[in-house]
Amino acid sequence: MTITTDGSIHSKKGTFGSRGRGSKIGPEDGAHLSPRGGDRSALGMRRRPTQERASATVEVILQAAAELFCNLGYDHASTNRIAERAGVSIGSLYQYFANKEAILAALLDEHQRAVHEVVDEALAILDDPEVPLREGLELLLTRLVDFHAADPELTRVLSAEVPHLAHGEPGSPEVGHYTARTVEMLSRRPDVAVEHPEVSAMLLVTTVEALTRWLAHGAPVGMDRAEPIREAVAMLAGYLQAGF
Amino acid sequence: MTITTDGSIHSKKGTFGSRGRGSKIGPEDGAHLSPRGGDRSALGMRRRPTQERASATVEVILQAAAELFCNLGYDHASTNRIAERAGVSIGSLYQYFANKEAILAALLDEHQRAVHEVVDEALAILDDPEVPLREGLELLLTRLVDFHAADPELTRVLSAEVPHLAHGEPGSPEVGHYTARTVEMLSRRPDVAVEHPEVSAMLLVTTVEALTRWLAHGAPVGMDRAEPIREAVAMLAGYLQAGF
Amino acid sequence: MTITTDGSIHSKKGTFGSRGRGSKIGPEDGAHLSPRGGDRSALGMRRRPTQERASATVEVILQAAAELFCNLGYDHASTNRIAERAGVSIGSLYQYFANKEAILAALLDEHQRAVHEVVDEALAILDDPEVPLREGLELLLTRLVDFHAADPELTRVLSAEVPHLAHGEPGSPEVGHYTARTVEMLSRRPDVAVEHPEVSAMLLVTTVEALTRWLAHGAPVGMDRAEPIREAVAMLAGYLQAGF
Amino acid sequence: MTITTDGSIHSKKGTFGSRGRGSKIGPEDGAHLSPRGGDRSALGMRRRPTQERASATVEVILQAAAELFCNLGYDHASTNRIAERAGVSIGSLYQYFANKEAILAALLDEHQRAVHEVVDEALAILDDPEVPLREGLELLLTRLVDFHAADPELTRVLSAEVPHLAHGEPGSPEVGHYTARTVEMLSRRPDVAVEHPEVSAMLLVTTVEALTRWLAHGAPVGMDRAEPIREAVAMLAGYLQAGF
DNA sequence: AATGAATGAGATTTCATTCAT
DNA sequence: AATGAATGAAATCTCATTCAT
Repeated sequence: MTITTDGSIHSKKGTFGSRGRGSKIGPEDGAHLSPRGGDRSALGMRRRPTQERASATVEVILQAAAELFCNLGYDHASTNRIAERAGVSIGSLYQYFANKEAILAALLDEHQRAVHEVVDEALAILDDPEVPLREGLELLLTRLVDFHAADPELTRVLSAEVPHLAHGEPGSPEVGHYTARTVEMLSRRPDVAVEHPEVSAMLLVTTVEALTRWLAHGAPVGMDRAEPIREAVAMLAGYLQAGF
Repeated sequence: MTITTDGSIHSKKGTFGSRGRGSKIGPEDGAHLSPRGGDRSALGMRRRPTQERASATVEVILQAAAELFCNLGYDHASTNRIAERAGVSIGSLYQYFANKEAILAALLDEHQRAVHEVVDEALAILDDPEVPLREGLELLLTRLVDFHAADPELTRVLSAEVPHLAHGEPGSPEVGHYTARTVEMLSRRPDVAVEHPEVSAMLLVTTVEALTRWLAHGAPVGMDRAEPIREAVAMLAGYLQAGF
Repeated sequence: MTITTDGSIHSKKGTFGSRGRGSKIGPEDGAHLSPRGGDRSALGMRRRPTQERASATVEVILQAAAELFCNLGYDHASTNRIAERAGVSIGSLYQYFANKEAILAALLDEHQRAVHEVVDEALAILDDPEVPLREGLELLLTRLVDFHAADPELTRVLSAEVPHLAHGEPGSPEVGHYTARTVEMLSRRPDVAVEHPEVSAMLLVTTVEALTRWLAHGAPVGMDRAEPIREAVAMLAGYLQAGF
Repeated sequence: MTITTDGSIHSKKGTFGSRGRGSKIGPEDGAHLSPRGGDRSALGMRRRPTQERASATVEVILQAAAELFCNLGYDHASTNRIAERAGVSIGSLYQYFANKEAILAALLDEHQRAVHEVVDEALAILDDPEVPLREGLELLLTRLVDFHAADPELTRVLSAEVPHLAHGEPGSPEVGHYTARTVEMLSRRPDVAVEHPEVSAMLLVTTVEALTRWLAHGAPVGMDRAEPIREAVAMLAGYLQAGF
């Protein structure tokens, strides 16, 4: 495993890219290893698409929904419009999704899976004490920012527009997982000295999340992201290693 | 001016408290120096209430709207329900607010004014180099958390439910103001050494905001907030004073 | 009594002019001989304005209503807006007019009175066999067109926007009166030979009304009205005198 | 092509009759050559009805709207009532018409098409110098009156209730077309001598329109229409042929 | 006489969802 | 599997009118 500062990393997983909102879906998209292969049934999906054709329909609906959620917001994107833009009938849409929220849930699920992957990968790297803390943190931040920046609008919609499906919200299972994993990571590193690992982990998770959001969506256009990432890393690493 | 660690501070301004969502309006509410005295005219408000009765109507509508926005979310809180809960006719509601968004805007405006006040006060304290940085930061965090915690649901709604009225969003004038003010504050303190004041200020603002949100809304119930605040202060102060 | 071809005529009645839509109401307006002095009580007016002040209020309301009816149409001119533009409270408006329609009725009444005057005057002239038929008809048309052209929008609103208060409509008492009067006039003129005076009178009234409307409102802008009036007169006079 | 004085004429077009306001839609209605086949898309119609069912819905909505516009006037005929009377849901109504005005526009369009047809046909006949002028004019008036009389209320509503969709108004494209066509017709007839064809044409169009309205709607009930039509023809023909 | 806050029925329009074809 | 016409509850907002002050 080789780390490079620009955030690229060689692993067997392949690279996760944006879904290219607005572009046509390539034929290979989602063909293999797609995070979309999961158990959608639990989310309100009605019929597991088994045939090729149906799968394409689901794909095309999600694509259309993502675009409209971004452009109009969740509430103003009507199911009829989604179906229309997807080029399928409203009847077909409701054959695959029990209701409008199920569409959002599917998108959210996919998104979270992807974030999960990015974070877990970075945490795995940070688990290794031989990887310098700063390097690992920088990698984490860089990759997260890159991920979010690839489709900033969707990210924003998913994380802000629909808080009642709480997800990245503090207190959510997501964050619980991340915090636990971070506690574990911290405990593995001899170069980290914190008094209250739980608290520090939460602090870390929260801060990283906020910085990511800011860097991906809010930072002044044209601003170089390397600088603030370096500063953030300095702050976080300084804190975690303060005991030394 | 005396500072105490629990966040109380003696000033001439009086203390800003939550609007007591769900509780009756206290008699002293709005009696003097109400933050609601501002120029509402620009927000989509229709008629400036001249009679006392009208003022009370506006008040009661905002009260009801706040509650419903919290309980049902902005979109599901219909203007009819707001009027009903406020105990006024829908016609009265529309005599004072041009549309539903105007109600939200009024609440938001009021909220931002209050946050502004809290932050500016804390920054004023931090301007004073004789106030230890940690103490000032702790004060800032404590007061912000307290403020948000006083009405956590409303805060959440106002900051998350309606992103299209962007406000606390990075890049908003709000954040711009806070960042500029923070840069100024940092420059006044000889005990602070940062290479890129602009970047550090943004980092500070973003982090403080995220921590506040987390501590106010997300932190595990029953968790003591003092601990994480101390840790956060340690992180921030350590970063700002790293040069020493 | 002297007739001049340009339509002016010397009588004791004074000249009726437009109400000067858009201009301030002069103090002498409506002071004496105003057609507005009539029995408004029958029209839905609530209180006969006896005091100076009240009269001015009625005047100002009618003025505002006329403007708004013209600009927005009857339906879109709300009573509140009328009151606002009139500079009186909505309460005052309802003290003088029982409802919105009463305002329209008052305007209509005034308008009809004025038209009546113009027509009756012209018919009186036509009664005189020594006045050449063509001259009399030309006078009638010219004066009617001038009258309508003085406030074309109001005329249009009053005659078209609210047909349910039928007025100039065929079959209305107005038209009945005009027809009867025309029959009488025709019978007095030895130079007129028609087989069915009733029918011819109706034909005359209808045609004159239509031509007036067309010349006042519809004729191409900048078009000289003298030409079509001459042609119309030729048509009408030719018809009435066909027997000779 | 044979003309008969009662206004009937044998052509391939078939006879256009009223839509039988108030009566059920006959089975042959819309079956062939319906004037409703036109390009409705431009009028504010939302969805072009593709299925047969949809076409019937549109038809039934227009039917209901026509009745209500007649009975209550445009403004008092609410879309809900229209839908109700049509026996369809309000949702269906809005699937085919973007708003209430679009319904009116569709009716108006249909009406104008029909009038157009009647007028153009009569003008075509008048183009033929061998057809006596009086006969042609009588045909024109008779057919127009019959057409309007078949559905007098709708005619009135369409032409008077909604002047802002100006149509028969002088200056409208309609009238422009008719005038131009009349000028052409006059020029083709050697038995017509007018000095200013444009002016005379306008006079003719205006007068015919007014007479039609009067005869169709205003004439005393039970009055024989033949008499006034003859008189009108005498007036018009006398005017146009005055030179001879 | 005048005010203007309050009223609430009712208008237009949207949109998630169903179901017959 | 797919279609799309139909549904109707519900939302936003207007405005003629009343009545306490």
